[in-house]
Amino acid sequence: MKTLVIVESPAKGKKIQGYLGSAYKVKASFGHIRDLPAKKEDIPKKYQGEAWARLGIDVQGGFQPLYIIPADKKAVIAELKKLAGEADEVLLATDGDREGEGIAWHLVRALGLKGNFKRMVFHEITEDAIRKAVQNTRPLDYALVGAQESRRILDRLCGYGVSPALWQSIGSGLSAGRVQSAALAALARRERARMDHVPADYWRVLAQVMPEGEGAEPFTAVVVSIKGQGLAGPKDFGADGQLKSDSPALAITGEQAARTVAFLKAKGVKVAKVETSAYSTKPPAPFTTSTLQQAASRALKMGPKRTMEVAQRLYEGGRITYMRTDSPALSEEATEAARAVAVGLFGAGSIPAAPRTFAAKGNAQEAHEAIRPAGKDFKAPDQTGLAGEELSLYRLIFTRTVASQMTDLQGSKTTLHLKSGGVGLQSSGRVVLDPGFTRLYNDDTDKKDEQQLPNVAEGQALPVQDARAEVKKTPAPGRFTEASLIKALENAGVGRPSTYANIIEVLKNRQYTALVKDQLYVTWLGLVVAAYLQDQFPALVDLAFTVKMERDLDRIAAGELQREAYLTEFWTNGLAQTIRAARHGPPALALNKFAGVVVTARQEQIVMVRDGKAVPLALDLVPDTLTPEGVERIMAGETVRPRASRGAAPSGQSKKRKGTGKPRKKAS
DNA sequence: CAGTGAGCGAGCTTCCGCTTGACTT
Repeated sequence: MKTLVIVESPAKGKKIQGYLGSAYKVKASFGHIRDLPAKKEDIPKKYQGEAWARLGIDVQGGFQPLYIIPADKKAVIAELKKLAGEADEVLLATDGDREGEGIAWHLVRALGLKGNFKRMVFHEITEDAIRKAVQNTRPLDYALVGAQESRRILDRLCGYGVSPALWQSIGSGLSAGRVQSAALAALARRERARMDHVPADYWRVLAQVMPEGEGAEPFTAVVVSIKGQGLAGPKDFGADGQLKSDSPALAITGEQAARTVAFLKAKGVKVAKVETSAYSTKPPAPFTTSTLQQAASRALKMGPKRTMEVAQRLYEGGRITYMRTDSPALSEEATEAARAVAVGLFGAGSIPAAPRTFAAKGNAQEAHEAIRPAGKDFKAPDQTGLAGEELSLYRLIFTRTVASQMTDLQGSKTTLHLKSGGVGLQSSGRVVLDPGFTRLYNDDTDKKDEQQLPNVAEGQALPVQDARAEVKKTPAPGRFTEASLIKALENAGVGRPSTYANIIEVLKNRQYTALVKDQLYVTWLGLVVAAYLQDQFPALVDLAFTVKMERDLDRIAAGELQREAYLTEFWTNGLAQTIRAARHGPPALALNKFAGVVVTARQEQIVMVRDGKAVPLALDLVPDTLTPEGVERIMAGETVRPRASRGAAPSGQSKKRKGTGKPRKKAS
């Protein structure tokens, strides 16, 4: 009789089957196989009358969860059950993280396994790692399973607990949750800051300085101080457009700037000091899911959702390793393969003597290695036969992986300090001496400081060929792109590799956010929801909420904290009471730039209110583009939309929101 | 008297995380 090995992904199963041979049968669970009921129709008849049925958790009965097998998993379970019955032993080879342990336990229960099972764990899919894992099985870790269940229960209590407060206060079908609400709050804070931003004018004075010598080229220097006082730049102004009261900087007028220009042209400059220092840049680590999404967004203009679809195809085609991972670590065979490619392309000097190793961040679960070309010999991109987006993404992964094992970039950075009477100027430049890994991979979009500076001596006087003053406006805080939001969430430990792309889709489906070009803006609805949650559930929208949850779950996994005690503290003594005490009614969003104007919700619509008159607002009107004239037109009943609106922006409001956007199931 | 339509009321919505196809837009 055979040994049945159960993994999560069928592509992974196929590979492992090849390593283990015919004495083993490797099958996939396709992820989680049991879950709390999502909708009323999923609740078994015998529980439908229970008061806790909607939550799917019997809170009074010790937070007992009600698990069902979702319809699309019934066939999988039936097959696994049959195979398990024929096998002598079952190896639960789901991922080596908290969710994987949970899936393993659910498999034990759903398949009715009785003692003839063991847990098999590996962190890379190489023949060596798999053979060792089969030899070194362990029992199921029930404390870790308890941590996974606690995570699942907490998320259900947050989501299904708080969402109804939104239905009653703002509109039906709206949603809140530990992850999506933290993400929405981060977006909304930025949007509010942009709406409140008052730009300030500041002057910059630039000089074209001519060095001595034949064929010398002028270089640019910028005025940084006058009479020892630094000139004010964007950082010195507050959101109100005024110079910050504690700023020591000098904000010059246009007149002063013009005088400085004339002064520099007449007097020239003197070299006060030359500073030169060596610098080096290390290659970035191999890709994790989050960094892949960021790089694909920058380099290929590919959104996170698309990136994951293409990566999935590369993975299924055996081109790359698993694409949902939080670890940048390379296996030994991958490290060797990367170094071999670098040597083949650029010679033995292109790699450091010792291989580089990369460690994951503290909160990572490291069930997989980094995203890299598959196998122990990396195929060059043009040898793969791939085309289009698949080729582009593969090339990105290939070059990043190989570059991670190459030498540092070495360069020299020079800063010239110039003086002209009381006027201080600076010019800086960088020179690359050895490009190192950047010969293969370069994602440094920072192009400033790249001018090459001439050799000048301290004390030398140089003529100013030309000088000019320019007035600039302090920029509003930048919006998030999809990739930068994911980066921010990952840094805060919110969300997982399998959900990053999905978080944004949820916020879009709820019409909380939408794209303008490649930037996420928050709709009026999103702002009202965020304001309500901030008022009534500040703990939920705090980015630190998940950090604390993770700490508590770790204690549960370590056996230091009991699941029921934790959930009682969190829910019974905490969130459940907050929900009961929450105000039911929408918040009134005051617009700082428009006195007397308030945005709020009435009868399932977002409205603008002034002097008691309420007018519906179009959701594709980008909040920070609102002008005083726009307010007048809206109040007069005109539909105000951005002129160039097209594509992804949600159009207007519909009284019935479509929920997830999926068609409702027809009654059979 | 049968068919239509306005108006009303009841019931439902919702989470996060792990996986792929099978479905429409």
